[in-house]
Amino acid sequence: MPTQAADLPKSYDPKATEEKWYRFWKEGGYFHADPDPSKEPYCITIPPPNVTGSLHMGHALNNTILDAMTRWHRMRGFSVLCLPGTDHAGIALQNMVENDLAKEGFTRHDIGREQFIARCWKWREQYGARIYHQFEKLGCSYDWERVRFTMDPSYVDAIMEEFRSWYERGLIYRGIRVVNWDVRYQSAVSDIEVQTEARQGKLTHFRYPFADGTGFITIATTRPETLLGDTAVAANPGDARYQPHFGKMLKLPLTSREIPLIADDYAKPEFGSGAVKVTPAHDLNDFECGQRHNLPQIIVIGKDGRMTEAAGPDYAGMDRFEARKKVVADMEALGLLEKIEDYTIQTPISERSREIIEPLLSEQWFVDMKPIAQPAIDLVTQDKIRFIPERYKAIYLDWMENIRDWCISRQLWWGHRIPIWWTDAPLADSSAEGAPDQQGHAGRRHAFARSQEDAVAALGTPHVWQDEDVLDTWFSSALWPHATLGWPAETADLDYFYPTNLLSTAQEILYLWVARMIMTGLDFVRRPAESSSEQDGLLDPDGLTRRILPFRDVYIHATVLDENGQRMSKSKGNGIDPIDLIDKYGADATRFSLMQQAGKNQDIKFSEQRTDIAGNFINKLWNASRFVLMNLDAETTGDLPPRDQLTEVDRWILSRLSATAEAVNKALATYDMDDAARALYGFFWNDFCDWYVEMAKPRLRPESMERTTAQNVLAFTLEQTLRLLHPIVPFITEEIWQALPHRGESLILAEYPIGAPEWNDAEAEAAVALTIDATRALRNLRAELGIAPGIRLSAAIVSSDTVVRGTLSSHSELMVTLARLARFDVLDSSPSGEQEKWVGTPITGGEMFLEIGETLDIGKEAERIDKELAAIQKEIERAEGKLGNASFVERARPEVVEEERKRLTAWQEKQAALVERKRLFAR
RNA sequence: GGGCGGUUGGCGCAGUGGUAGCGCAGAAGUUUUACACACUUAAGGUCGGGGGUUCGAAUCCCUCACCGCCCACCA
Repeated sequence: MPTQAADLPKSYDPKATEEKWYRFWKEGGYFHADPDPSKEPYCITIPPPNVTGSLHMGHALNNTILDAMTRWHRMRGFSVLCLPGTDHAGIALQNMVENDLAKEGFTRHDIGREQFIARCWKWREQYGARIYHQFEKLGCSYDWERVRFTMDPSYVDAIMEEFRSWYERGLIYRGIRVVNWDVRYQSAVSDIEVQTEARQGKLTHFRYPFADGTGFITIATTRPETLLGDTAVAANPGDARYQPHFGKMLKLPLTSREIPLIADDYAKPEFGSGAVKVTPAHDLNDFECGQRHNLPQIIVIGKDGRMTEAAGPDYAGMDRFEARKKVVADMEALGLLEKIEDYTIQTPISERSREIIEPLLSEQWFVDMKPIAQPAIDLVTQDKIRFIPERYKAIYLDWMENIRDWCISRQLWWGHRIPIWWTDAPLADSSAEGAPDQQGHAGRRHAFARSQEDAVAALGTPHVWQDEDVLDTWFSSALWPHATLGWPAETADLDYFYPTNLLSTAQEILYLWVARMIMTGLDFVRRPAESSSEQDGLLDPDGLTRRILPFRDVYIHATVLDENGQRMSKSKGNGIDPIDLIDKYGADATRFSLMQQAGKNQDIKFSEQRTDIAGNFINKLWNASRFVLMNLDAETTGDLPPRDQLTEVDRWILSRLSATAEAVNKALATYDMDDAARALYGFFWNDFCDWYVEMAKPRLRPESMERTTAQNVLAFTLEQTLRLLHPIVPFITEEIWQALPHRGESLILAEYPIGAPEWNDAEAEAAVALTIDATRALRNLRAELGIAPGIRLSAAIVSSDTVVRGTLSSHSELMVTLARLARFDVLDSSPSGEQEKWVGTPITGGEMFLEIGETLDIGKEAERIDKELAAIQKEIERAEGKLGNASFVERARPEVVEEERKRLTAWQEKQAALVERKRLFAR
C-alpha cells in the first residue's frame, strides 16, 4: 500500500525508524539461517570483540563492511549466516575486575581464585552484552540465535581438543625462556602484545676491571641494574683488541663474582667499545649467548619488578628503576663510571598496561609452530586464500616463514586453565603415563587431563594438582571459525557453512589472529577428499583426506585515524565514538560515510564532517522518495511498462540504472566499498534526482497522457535503487521501500539487481547526454549574460549533424524538456529576424541560440565570445600539435588518431560559429 | 635496519598509458510540483622534486624528499 506522502515528514528521523525496522527484522527471523541444501551457503564468523569492549570506529567500519556483505549475499539468494560472539579477553577483563576490587581495597589474592573468577563471570554477565546492542544500533544483521562466547562449554571442548592434540603430538612443551614480563599484570605477554617506542634514555659506560689487575674493559648499557646479573662479557672473536684477553676473568663490580671474557659473534665490534655485558636471565640475546657458552643465569629482577636476593643485600627489594640509579651512583663512587651519554632507546612497552616490559627468565608452556605453519604457508602460496588488498599476502608469508614458538601460558586467573596436571608421586605402576619434567624437580611428572578424575587416572596417583596458569587468549580465538560452528563435534552447521567465506579485520591482528586461525583450521578440520573441492584446502599425503581452510577471503580494512592522521586513542582524547555519530546522524549516514572511505588505502582520515555530508545524501534520498510517493496513485504498481510506451528519457534512466547495478556488484565482489558507494551516490543524486526527476515532472501532471508510464518508471527505478543501496544503508531503504508499491514482506529479502543487458541503450544515453549538454549551455548563457529569470526567451538549435537535429528538432520530446529545464518559453526552428538579438553557444555537434531581444548587452556578449574563443583556441592548438607530430600519426593506434581528428574538427566548427557571431556584433 | 602505503585544486579523495574528475568549503545567483541538509552557474590543478622509457606519462621504471604504518634482539 502506498503510504500517503503527507504522512512523511519533511526530513528523515533516523531514531524511530531504525529501532522499528531492527525489531521487525530481528523478530521476523530474517537474520537466522539454517543449512539449506537448495541454496549456496555464505558464512562469516565475525571477529569477536572483547567482552570488555565498546564499539569504536574500527569496529564500526569492519562491521559495516561485514553487514553489507551479509545483506548483499542474502539478497542474492544465498543461505547467509553471520555469526556473532565475544572473546573473554583474558588480561583486559581481569584488569577491569581487579581495578574494581582495588576500589574496595582488595586484591585478587585477598578473595582467592574461585571468588575472583566468579566475579569475572558476574562482570561479564552484567556488561558482556553491551557491544551486541551497539552492533544492533549499527544495523548488523547477525544471527543472534547463534551467539558464541569463548568460554561456552562447547567452545571449551574445542580448546581442550586443540590442547590435547598438540600436547600428544609433542608440539606443546615446557620451556625456560626469556619472556616479555608485564610487571603490572604479573604475567608473560606475547611478542605481538609488545610495542617498541623510541624513548629518550641514557647509555652508561662502565669499566669492568680484570681480576688480575691488568686494566679494565669498558662496556655500555642502557640498563645498568642488570649488571648485578651479568655472568660474562662478550667480544667479537675477530676483534683484535680483545683477542689476547679471551678467557681471562673480570671482577664484576658491586658483587663478589668473577666473570669470563668470552668470544661471541653477537658482539659487534663497531658498537661502543665492542664489548658487551651478558645477562642471560634478563635479555633474550644474552640468554641465547649464555646458552652457547653455558653461562649461569642469575635472576636479579623479580616478577614484581623489584630486585631479588640474588642482586645482593644492598639492592634486594629495591624497585628496578631505583636500583638503576643506585648502581650508577655506586659505580661512580668506585671510579668505574666512564661516561653517560644521551641515547634513544627502543623501549618495549606492554600494549595493555603501558608498563615497560621486563625481559625475564621463566618457565612457560610453548607451542612448536614450525610444523603447524608449513601447511598454512603452502595454502597461501597456492592462492587458496585470497588476501585483499593483495599486499598482505607477502606480509603474512614473511611472518609465517620466520615464525617463532608461541608462549601460550599466562599467569592470570581469568581464562582457560591449562589442562595439565602435575604430580611428584613416584610412578606406581607402568600403566600410568605422564611426561617427566625436563627442568629441575626430579620425579615430577605431568599429563593432559580434562578433569581431576582423568588426571588421577592418567598419573596413577591421587596426589595431583592442576597447572596454575591459563592459556593465552589467542589460543582460544585461534579456533573461532570452526569452534563456533560446532567443532570438534560434526555438526550440520560445520558441514554446511564451513569453510566460511570472509574474514575481515584490522591489520594489527593479521599475525596475532588471522594467521593462527589459518593454522588451526588446516590442522584440525579435515574432510574426505572426495567430498571437498580442491579450492577448500590441501590434500593430505594419503590422498584420502583434505585439510580445510577456515575462510576463502581475508579482507584487511583500513585503520581509522583522526582528521590529522593520528591514531585515535583514549589518552589523546581524539577519538570519535561511533555511537555518538549514530545518535546524531543516524546509522545509515554513519555507515555510508564509512563505506565511502573504505578503499584500498592503509588508513582513513576520518572527521565527523564526512558523516554530516553522508547525512545530506540520506536526506536527499528521503526527499526524492517523498516526491515520488506524492506523485503516485493508489493503483500504481511500480511494474515496468512495456518498452514501446517508454520515452527516450525512460530508456535513458533504465540504461543508467543497469550500468550502476553492474558497477555496484562488481565493486562489492572485490571489496571496493568506496566504488560501490560512489556509483550509487552519483547515479542517485545526479542521474536520477537532477535529471530524471526534473525531466519527468511535466509528465506527472494529471492531464498528461504519459502520467502512468512516468509514475511506474519512477517507482520502478526508485525501488531498484533502494535494493542496490540496502546493504549499505539498510534502515532508510526499508522505510521507503515499505511505503512504495512492492512485493514481498521486507526489502532485506528482495532480489539484488545485477543489471539487465536489454536495458542498455546507447542511443538513449547519447540523446539525453546531448540534451543535458545543451541545457547546461543555455543555462550558462543566461547566467553569463545576467538575464533575469522572468524574461521570456526563445531558443533554437542549428546543426549540420542529422542526429543532433533529429534529437533536438523543434518539437521533439527532448527539445520540449530542454526548453523547460533551461527556462525558455517560446520555441523556434532557427534564428530569424534581427540576428543581433540572438546569442549562441556551441554544443556538441552544433550550436544553441537564444533570443535575448532588446536586453542584450552587446559589449558583454562580445566579451563572452572572446573568452570562449580563447579557450577553444587552446584546445585547437593542442589537437593540431598532436596531429602535426608525424610520429604520433604513424605510431599511435589508428582509432586514437581518428578520435583526435574528430575532436579537432568539432572544435574548429565551434570556433567558426563563434567567429561568425562575433563578426555580427562587430558591425 | 628491513618492508609496505601515501604525496592530485583550500580540505577530503577518485582516476594505472591517450582531452585532469568527484564531494566539501569559498564566490555569484535562485522560493523552480520533493529537498536551502536544496537548485543553478562560474572560478580554482604545470597530478611532491629530478631523471628515464614512450609518438604520448598523474598513470610504467629509477632516484630523492616529506608524511604514516608494520616488522626487527643491536648492547
